[in-house]
Order: sequence, then structure tokens, then C-alpha cells
Amino acid sequence: MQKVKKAYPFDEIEPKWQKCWIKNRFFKVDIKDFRNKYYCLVMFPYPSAKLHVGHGRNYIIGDVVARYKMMRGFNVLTPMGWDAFGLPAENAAIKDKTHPKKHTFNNIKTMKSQLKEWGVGYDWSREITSCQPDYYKWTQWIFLKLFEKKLAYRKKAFVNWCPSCDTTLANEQVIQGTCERCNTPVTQKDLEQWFFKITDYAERLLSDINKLRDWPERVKTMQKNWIGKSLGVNIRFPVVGSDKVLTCFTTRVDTIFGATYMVLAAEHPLLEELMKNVKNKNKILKFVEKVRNESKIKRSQADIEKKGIFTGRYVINPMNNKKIPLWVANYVLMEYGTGAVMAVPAHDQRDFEFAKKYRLPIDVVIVPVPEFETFQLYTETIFLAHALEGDGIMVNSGQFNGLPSRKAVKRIADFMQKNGIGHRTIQYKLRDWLISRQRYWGAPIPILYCNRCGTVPVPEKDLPVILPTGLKSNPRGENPLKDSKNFVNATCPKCKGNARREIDTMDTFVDSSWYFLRYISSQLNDKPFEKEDVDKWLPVDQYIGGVEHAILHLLYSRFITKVLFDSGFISFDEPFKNLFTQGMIIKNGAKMSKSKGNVVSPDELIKKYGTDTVRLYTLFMGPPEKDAEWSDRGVEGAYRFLGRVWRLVERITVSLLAPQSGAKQSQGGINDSLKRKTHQTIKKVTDDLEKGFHFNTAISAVMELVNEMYIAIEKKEIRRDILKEAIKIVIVLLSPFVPHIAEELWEKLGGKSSVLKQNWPEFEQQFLAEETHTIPVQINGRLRSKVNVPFGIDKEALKEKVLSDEKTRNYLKNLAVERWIIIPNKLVNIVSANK
RNA sequence: GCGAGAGUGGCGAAACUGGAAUACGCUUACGGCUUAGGACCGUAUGCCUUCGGGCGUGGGGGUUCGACUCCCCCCUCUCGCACCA
Repeated sequence: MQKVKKAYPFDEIEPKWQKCWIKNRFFKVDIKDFRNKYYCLVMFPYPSAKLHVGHGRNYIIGDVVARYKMMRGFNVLTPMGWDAFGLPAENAAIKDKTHPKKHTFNNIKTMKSQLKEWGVGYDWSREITSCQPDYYKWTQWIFLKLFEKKLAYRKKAFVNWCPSCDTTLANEQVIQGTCERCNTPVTQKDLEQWFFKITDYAERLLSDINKLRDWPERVKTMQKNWIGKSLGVNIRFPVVGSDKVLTCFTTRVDTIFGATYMVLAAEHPLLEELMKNVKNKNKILKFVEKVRNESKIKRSQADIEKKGIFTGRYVINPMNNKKIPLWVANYVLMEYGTGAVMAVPAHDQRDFEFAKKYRLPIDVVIVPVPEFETFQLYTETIFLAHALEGDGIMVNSGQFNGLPSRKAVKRIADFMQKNGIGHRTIQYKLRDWLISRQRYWGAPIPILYCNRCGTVPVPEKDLPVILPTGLKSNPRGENPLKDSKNFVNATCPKCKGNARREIDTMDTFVDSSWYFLRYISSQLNDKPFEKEDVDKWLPVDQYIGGVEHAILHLLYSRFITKVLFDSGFISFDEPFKNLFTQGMIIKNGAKMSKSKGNVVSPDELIKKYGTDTVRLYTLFMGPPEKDAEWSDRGVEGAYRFLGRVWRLVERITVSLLAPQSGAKQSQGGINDSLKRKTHQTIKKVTDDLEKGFHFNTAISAVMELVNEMYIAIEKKEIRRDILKEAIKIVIVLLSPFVPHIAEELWEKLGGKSSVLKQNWPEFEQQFLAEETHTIPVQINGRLRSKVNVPFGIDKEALKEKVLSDEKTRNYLKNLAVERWIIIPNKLVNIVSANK
């Protein structure tokens, strides 16, 4: 084995300081002391496997923020816990023939020691674990609160089913028709399930996005799109020869006169009734059956061939009383709108394709403005290549002819409202949150089914409904709770008769939708949290985590927060003030994962270079919000820099002891410039941290200062006090990034208490200004020379100086100066032409 | 298709409200120190060059004394959503 000479004894100092921080409880916070509070929260991890450097980025960023804020005098709360329920633990346990609980706690142990190795500081006294009864008791309590407010309800519905995970999924967990976890195509099942009525909050979840000023734009956009608000009109179409009316939603009422047929979704509830006396009934129903059985993934592909069948029935277009045919087709979704669509082939591409295929009429009712004059003549027989989806002028639309289509949207909607044809409405894409899971490793839903009393919530005093930990999941993943008589058989709290316990457990996203509240009062037994404290400490000042939670976790947490706010349990209605989403760490062009075999384990790196090196490189490799490729060379560079800092301190300590002659009073030159650089660096690093998460540039600024110190130290005339100030600043500025080496060097320099206890340095304006400086001289925008002039020199003197510059004069020989552009203290540009 | 973000040396990347493009780091080369070094210290490192200079921030145009930065058009990549009526 090759022997690597250590640049500094990181292996001795790192454990030393980690122990010290714990011993001195640097990260323990007194919750009653909320003055200057700062809640710094990193998304709590799912205890699945050993952490790799990609995970590390998350925690390191959080640690830097926490340490920096502490040095700025904030009372920083930085807690950690475990999102410990869930399918992967159960599946892993099945595979390893162990229990998910054991599996989970083993992982927690490993991960906890890894976090400690990274030197990431947390207030471990607030640790929470979502699979423990003292936590899930309150998850169940939240369920009961929602149940009381009728925001938790059970209904039979077509739900997303993952055949591989053997459970239902929320809409948010279906990614392009496949299961979020295992990529298995999701099927539909008609099941009785528990939902949270998040749709009641759609409008607030949408409009309050405006309150989230410091959230990444893309996360806000993703949430907006997910909520998917559309303004439109529900129009009533009477069915010919029936007393039924079919309502359909449209955002484009202006196209109503172009509606030449109507389409129903295969799942439409009136379909079967309408088919009763139709000739081709059997053929039609067979088609409907086929469409219903097609998997969601297949049906949701935009390029799937549109298929439909005429139902034999007609409806009346209420605006022009035209009789139009009623179809069923595979491209209409039951989940959105009303499951019935008025088809306007001239102005909707999907309808257009469908109409072409089945030779249905295509009536143009809006003509694009540029073509209006000529186009009008052709509208009867026009042969379109595609639908005209844009705005234009109304034609063939009765009394609305000649109006701009935008205006017609309002006029027609008004007309419909007045005449009872339709009414304005709002549609959201957001659906209710399906929260029941047919799996074992989750928080039991606190509900009982009594033959006499029906669905009965477990009384609050009986919480928690304990999840029996002695059960084994059977290999198919079926919920073993159903065979646990002790669990299932219960007494009805109302009538004391026999009752059956709900065996479904809650989606783990319910667990994580409120954990940030529990940290405040993690030990509390009789309440989920202390309102007084929670109101003081929340919203979270800085939330840090992966962008993969942009919709799921962040939307659910916002929802639960709003529900708790409405019930008066808390006094704020948004949980996270600022959100930072870090980029992934890539290796060999792919996201790190065990299956790809490109995982960089921190253990070896820490053994070889120490934690501080791993931290420094992670922060220096690029802007933290961007994905970044891991480079082993880069790690070495970080290690080299820390060695350089270490040796710098050694040299300075030695030189401080040696007698110094003459330099004491030395002014100007290197002393001034090092002093200036020191204060410039304070400014730069502080700005980088205050303005955002610019760790990479903050670190490079400190590197520059260190480089300058190496130059300065070679010079005899460097003053010790200036050198000493500089090195202290280097250490303090570096301490949030590389806390171990910073502590050690701080101590070496005679620091009495921890660097963490130091105040963040302030730069002094007076040292920033230079007496003289070099400014560029451009001729016609091209850099030609530079002149050294006193700072703040007036324009005339500057011109004179520039004109006396030999290089500049050479260039100007054959030119006539036309204009001077002088930006004070920045640049000179001489505009000139040939003589 | 819709939405968001991005395109700068051999590589990761800097550049604040338009004002010296490539800071900092990696890589590479050379020199020093060394028994030796893949350690350390130092110098150089965008491209072309007839050594005057010329060209350079995805491409093309524009505004400006001056554009990585602002405006218009186009190309490429990443991410998210996607038959949402």
C-alpha cells in the first residue's frame, strides 16, 4: 500500500473537535429563547442505505448555513430526524428475512454516525423518528383533525394501483403513468380508499405561492402547473330524445359555434343509461370496456392513436340549436372537467385529428386577424392542415360575428349565464390526495368500522393506534395486519360493540408533512407541539433539500400547515419561508446510485484526506444549486489548499516569535495591500453568504487571500499585526466550511474559545480604498493601455495622464480624438477616427 | 407542444446595476528544493500570428463609445408537465 504523507493531522483533530462540539452542546438550542431565532432545516432523510457524497452535499450546505448564522449572532435551531416508515424498508426486510423495524434502526445508526463524521452539527436532543409511536401518535392525531373537518374521507373510486408495490398511489406518485418508486406501469383499481381533500385548498395553495418569494422559480412553477388552474364555462347540452343534460367544461367558449360533435369519456356515469335503447349498444359497450381496461400509461401518451365510436345519440348545441352527434373516445379523461367535451375540430388539434379520421364536420368560427379579409370567403369549404388554435375574429357565430375572439369569450359567457345555458367555473388539475396504503410499514389509520355505528374515528385519548411490530410481511408484500386478530378486532368506542380496525396505513408523505413542527416540541407527550413555541420558531427560515420534493412533500406540507392554521393550532399558513434546492452530484455522467455502481463513498475519502477536505471540495466544486460532476482531482486540490493554510499558520506562528527589525512602522506597499485584501475578502465572503449560497466563490476569495499572504510573508517589511489579522480572518471565514481545521488553527493561534463562538468579522470601509490604482485605457472600445492614477482623480487630470502615456500616444498618432468616455475610477475610452 | 433553467479555455467554473472576459481550482509544461517524490515552493498555461497585431463567451442580426450581460431571430442541452378540453 502506498504511503501518502499527510498534509496535516486531520485524523487527530477531526474527532477531537467533533467531541468538543457535542460536549459543549454548541448546537443545543433553548426553545424558549427565540430572540434572534433562525430555523435552519434540512429535509430529514429516509433511512435506506449508507449515504454517499451526493447526499452529503445536502447536509454540508445546511451545516454551513447554521454555523454562519450562529456566528452572526443568531440562535440557530438545526434539528435532524428520520422519515422512517415506508415501502423500501419493508421490501428490504422481506428480502433479508428481517423486520422493517430492525432494518430501519440499523440504517439510522449507520447514517447517524456518518453525519457525525462529516462534522455536521445538530441538536440531537430533538431527534425524531417517524416510525415510533411517540411520533406517529400525532400523525394519527392530524388524521383525526382532518377527519373532524371532513377533510379526510373515504370513497370508492378508480385509483392508481402499483402491481409491484401492491398498493395504491397518490396522483403525485405516478410519474408518466408509472410508479414513482419502481417504475412499474400503474393500473387502475376500483377501491374504497381514504383521501385528504387537498382540492379544497387548491386556490390558496396556488395564490399563496406569491408569498414564497425566496423559493426557486422552477419549484413554484412546478407547483402552479400541478395545481393547474383553468378558468372556463360549464355548458349544458340537452340530449335529444331524453331528459338528460350533458355538461361539459371549456376554456374556449368563443369556439362554441364550431362545436360539431361531443365526446364522452369511457368512464362517464351517464353513458350506460344513454345506451339503453341504442341499436349498436353491445358493440359500443364493448369498445367502452376496452378503453377502460387500457392502462393509464398507454392512455396518457399524447401520441396514442385517437379512437372513438358514435353512440347513436345526439345532443343540442345550445347556442345554435344544431343537432350534433355524441361519441365516446379514448382521448377524453374522466378525471378532468366533467368527462364530457364539446369538440371543436377547427380550433382544437385533438378534435381536428379525430374529426379527420371519422369524417366529422369541421366548422371554422374564428379567423386569424392577418387573414381575415381573404379568409372569410373560404370558411365554408376551407381545407385546413391543422386546427387554428390562436385568437382571431369571430365568424359563423351569429350575433357575435366580427368580435375579437378574446372579447367574445366574455360576451358569450355572459350570454350563457343570463340564459341558463352555462355558468362560469374554475377547474383544477389537482386531485384529492389518496393517503391509504395497503402495506404494513406505515402509521395505522385511526379508524374503526362498527356494524352499528359505521365508520368511527379512534378517540384522541386512545392514540396511538400501535402498529404491531411482531408481524412478518409475507413475501408478496401483502399487508400482514389483516391476519392480526389482536389488531383488527376492536371495540367500538360509541356502542361498545364489536368493531373492525382499518388495516390500511398512511402514505409516508403524511408523516413528513408536519415533522418540522414536532422538532420544536419533540419530547411533548400530551400535545403534538407547543403552540406558543411553534408560533415563535416557524416558519422555517431556511429549508434545504432536493428538488425531487418540489411537488409531493412541499405541496403536502403547505396543505397540512394551512389546515392546522385554519383550525387555530398554529398562527402561520406557510411552513417554509426560504427554500433552497441543491443540485445532484454526478459521477461518470450519471446520478450516483448503487445500481449504476458509480457511488463515491465518503468513508475512504475521509480516511485519506479528512472530512474538511470532502466538505471543502463539495462546496467548492460549483454553484450548489447546479448539478456537478465529482472529480477525485478536485478533492486533491481542496486537500492541498487546507495543507497550505495549515503550513501558513505554522510559518506565521514561528515568525511571530522571531525578532522583527524595522518593519514595525512600515507603511504602504505590501502592508497596505494585504490589509486591503483582508478586508476585501471579508466583504466578498460575507456578501456571497448573505446574498445566496455562493460557497464556491466565497472559498475562492479566501484562496486568493491565502495566496497573497504567501507572497507577503516572503517580504521582510511585512508587519506582524497585519499578518496576524489576515490569518485570523482566513480561519474565521473558513470555519463554517471546514470547521475542524479552523478550530484547531484557531487554538494554535491562541484562541481561547471555539471559533464557532467568534463573531463574524466586519470589514472596515477605510481599508478597502486604494490610494492609487490602475485603470484601463481603451481606444474605440479596445484595450490599448493602462495608467496608474490616484483614486478619485478628476477628469482633466486623468485625461492629461492618459495623453502623457506613451503607449496611448503611439496609438493616437494617426487618429483624431472625437470624444472622451470617462467612467470615474473604472475606465477611459477614447473615441476617435482616422485623421 | 407548454413551462423553467442553461450554453464562456483541455476540464469544474468567475465576472455586482453594460465598463480590463476567463478570478479561483483542476490539468499540463518548465524551474527550484530534494537520495527520491505523485510532497512542497515558484513561473507559465484561450486560439492564431509574418510578433505589428488579429480573433475569441452556441450561431446570426441589432442597440451602444463599449455587450457574457440589453433587444430580435435561430440552434443545442438539462429538468418538469403533457390528449387538462
